Amino acid sequence: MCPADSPIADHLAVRPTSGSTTDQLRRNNLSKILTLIHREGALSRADLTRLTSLNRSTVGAIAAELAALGFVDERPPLDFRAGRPSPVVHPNERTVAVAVNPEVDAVHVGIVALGGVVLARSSVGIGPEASASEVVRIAAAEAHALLAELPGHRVFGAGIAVPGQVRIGDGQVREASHMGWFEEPVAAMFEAATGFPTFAANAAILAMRAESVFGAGKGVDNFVYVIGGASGIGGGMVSGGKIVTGAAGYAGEIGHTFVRSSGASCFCGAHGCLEAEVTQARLLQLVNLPPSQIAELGPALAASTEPAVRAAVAEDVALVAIAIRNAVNLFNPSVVVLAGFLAALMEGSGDDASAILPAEAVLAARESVRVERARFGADQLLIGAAELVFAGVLGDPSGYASSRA
Amino acid sequence: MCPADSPIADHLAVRPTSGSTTDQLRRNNLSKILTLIHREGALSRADLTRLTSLNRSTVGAIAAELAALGFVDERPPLDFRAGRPSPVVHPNERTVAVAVNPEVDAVHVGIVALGGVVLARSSVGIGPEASASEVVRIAAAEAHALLAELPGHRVFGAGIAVPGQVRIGDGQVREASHMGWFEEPVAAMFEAATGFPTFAANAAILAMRAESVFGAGKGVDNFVYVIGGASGIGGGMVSGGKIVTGAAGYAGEIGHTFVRSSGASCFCGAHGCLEAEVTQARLLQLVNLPPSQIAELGPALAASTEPAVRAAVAEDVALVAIAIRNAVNLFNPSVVVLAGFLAALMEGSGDDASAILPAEAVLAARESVRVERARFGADQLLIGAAELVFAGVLGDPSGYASSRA
DNA sequence: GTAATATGTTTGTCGTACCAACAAATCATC
DNA sequence: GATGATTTGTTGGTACGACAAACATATTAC
Repeated sequence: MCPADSPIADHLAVRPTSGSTTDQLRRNNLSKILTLIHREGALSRADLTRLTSLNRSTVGAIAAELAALGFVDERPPLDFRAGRPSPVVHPNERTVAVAVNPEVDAVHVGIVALGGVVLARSSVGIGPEASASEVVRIAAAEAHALLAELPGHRVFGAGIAVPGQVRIGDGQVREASHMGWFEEPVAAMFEAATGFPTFAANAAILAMRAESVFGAGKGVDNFVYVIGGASGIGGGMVSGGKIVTGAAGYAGEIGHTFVRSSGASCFCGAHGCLEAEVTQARLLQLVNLPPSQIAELGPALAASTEPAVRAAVAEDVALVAIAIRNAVNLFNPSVVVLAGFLAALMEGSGDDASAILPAEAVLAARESVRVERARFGADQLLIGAAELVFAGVLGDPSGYASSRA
Repeated sequence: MCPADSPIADHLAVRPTSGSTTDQLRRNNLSKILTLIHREGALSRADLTRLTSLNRSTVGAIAAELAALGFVDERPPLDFRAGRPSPVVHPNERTVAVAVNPEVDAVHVGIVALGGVVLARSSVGIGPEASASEVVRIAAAEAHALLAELPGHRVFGAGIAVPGQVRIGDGQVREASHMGWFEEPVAAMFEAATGFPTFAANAAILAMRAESVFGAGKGVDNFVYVIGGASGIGGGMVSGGKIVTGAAGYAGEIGHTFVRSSGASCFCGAHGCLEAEVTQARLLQLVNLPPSQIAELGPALAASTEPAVRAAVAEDVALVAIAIRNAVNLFNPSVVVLAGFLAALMEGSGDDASAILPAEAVLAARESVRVERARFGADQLLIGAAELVFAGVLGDPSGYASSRA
């Protein structure tokens, strides 16, 4: 019993995960069905009935409501079979989110529709020391330019993929050293510039998100993702079907896993971090490729027979294997996906890296894990950033306010 | 659209996390309220109304149903204040689970009531090479003996905390090297011996569970737990309020984190594992304590001024710090709890170990993490094991069949 | 004692999903 | 082409859960 006037601890309050009132029940079912459509693409009403095990009539009513809300379009089926044809429910392509991804040399902006389709994209080069407010201004202008080409599309918000640590909740960039940003309220700035509700998160986690919803991690409930880029190594995890964000959104820093005693000192202040030991720049240099030809890294490493290259690749693989071993021991994932230059490293290792990488994990966890390369290419960050926006829409379709482009 | 006859992938099927039908809605609310009572202890109906933000009448109806099902008892309040007195809803103490914890030298058995109260416990010594079936037989006999003293109690199942890797789902012990067990279907064996629905899990994860539900991790949504024992170092995590089990239940093996290049070789096959570098036996030896006096380890380490002891403690703390750094970087927890001999090590370190341990994590994750000692002592495993059973009861109170002791 | 307050209880209403019966649109067969 | 089988959308009725409002009740404060 708490005294009547004592504030009741927040953590005690039951989260509204599941509907308690009948009205939340409906919201839940709207959410379920729209989420299925978003992730799986077009599904017939009959499919939805099977997948949700809701009643035919309920699915019909919900599909009608979603169509009325403008989130889906019902169209006659293209392929027929026995029985009355079931209308196919398509994600509405005019339901869009703005996705922004600032990088060291350019800002990438995209318009992503429900279903994860990138409708438009563009990149604007920026100087090496561009301020956050400058980048926000450029991105906002670019977003408006792209949206001007897409009349009648409803923008539900914006998502920003930041190469650095971002506080969940308010989208404050705590630190993005490669951008030279510290404590920049980037989400709030973009929201002020555009009026779109804006969310921001770490780029690696968003890349993971794209891969988890639409790519190699689709349908995988326990999933570890590691991505290597010019600015270091990041990652993200899914546990029990839920994205691991951590208390404030900083989870997934697998690049700072300890992998070598008396290793190099890392800018984070520690020693022996994976990303201080294994870098994209060194691998590129090894095969004499400029940064722009990053796509060639995998084949080049694989093709090289120089002993120095082979030894360096083997050493890097061993270091990455330590980080993977730790992650597999800690998470027991069923799939580990490598992206970016780590995927290239995997390709460049002559041996079967997918077997080597988890080889030192404990037996039980290792025997059922699959190590794969990422399926997504360039659009992963835009799609992941848009997911930040769609998560809100999918979670409560009927209650979501919209702004029209 | 999937062809009508094609099997629809399991992972597509929407999980029944939230009620879709009105009847699941009621189950959800029953579950919510019973879970609150279980975790927080007795709460008045008025408190429940505030905590769940359900309607007064609804809470009354649900409390009445739970009372009718025998899961709670409503009693008049002991302390009064203005207004009509609100009945206090207590967890029913005759709703119990059997908890079993086999260790190298003894089997511990307990009877745990709803609310996490250990009503009875006992330990039976076993030989060094006791087989799984032998241990199960002893535990089953002991459970029946304990239950005979508790007439009228309803047993809802049994939970087994195994010092080793246990497959979630069927409770198969994959490997418990210190017990000498490999591929033993311990849960199934105990279920066959007693008739109680039986679940098994890794002991460290269950210790974490107890600490998470009732101890230092109560109400913490992002939580890392590390426990050191005679047989090594284990752990468990909570992410976003959910226990991290991994794909098959093997998550949490933080004892096999890489902490030293060219370190000792571990029985797991890898090198440089934390639990191969930092052991309870060595610390005990350092201060000349027999294993039985493990409770004295912390004070003894703290009291010792011998340089060798101080150096060894500092070295061990540094190694543990590496594992904690990795975990904090990966999870961004708000609390890290150390238990067992690691808590003693923390106590024995003269310096402020709670500051040293996460010191090398990345700034954003480190600044908001709290490192604490475990609050629970001996009963943690029994309580954690019982949680395996109560999880089912709490999840669906009305639908749960019971067997009477 | 009386008022104020907080909370349990009762009754009626509303919303949601289900079920069953019917209608519609296709395929398979002749 | 007609007919039957099959599958699925549609409609109307029902059940049930939660809510709101009015009322009842038990305490504190004065």
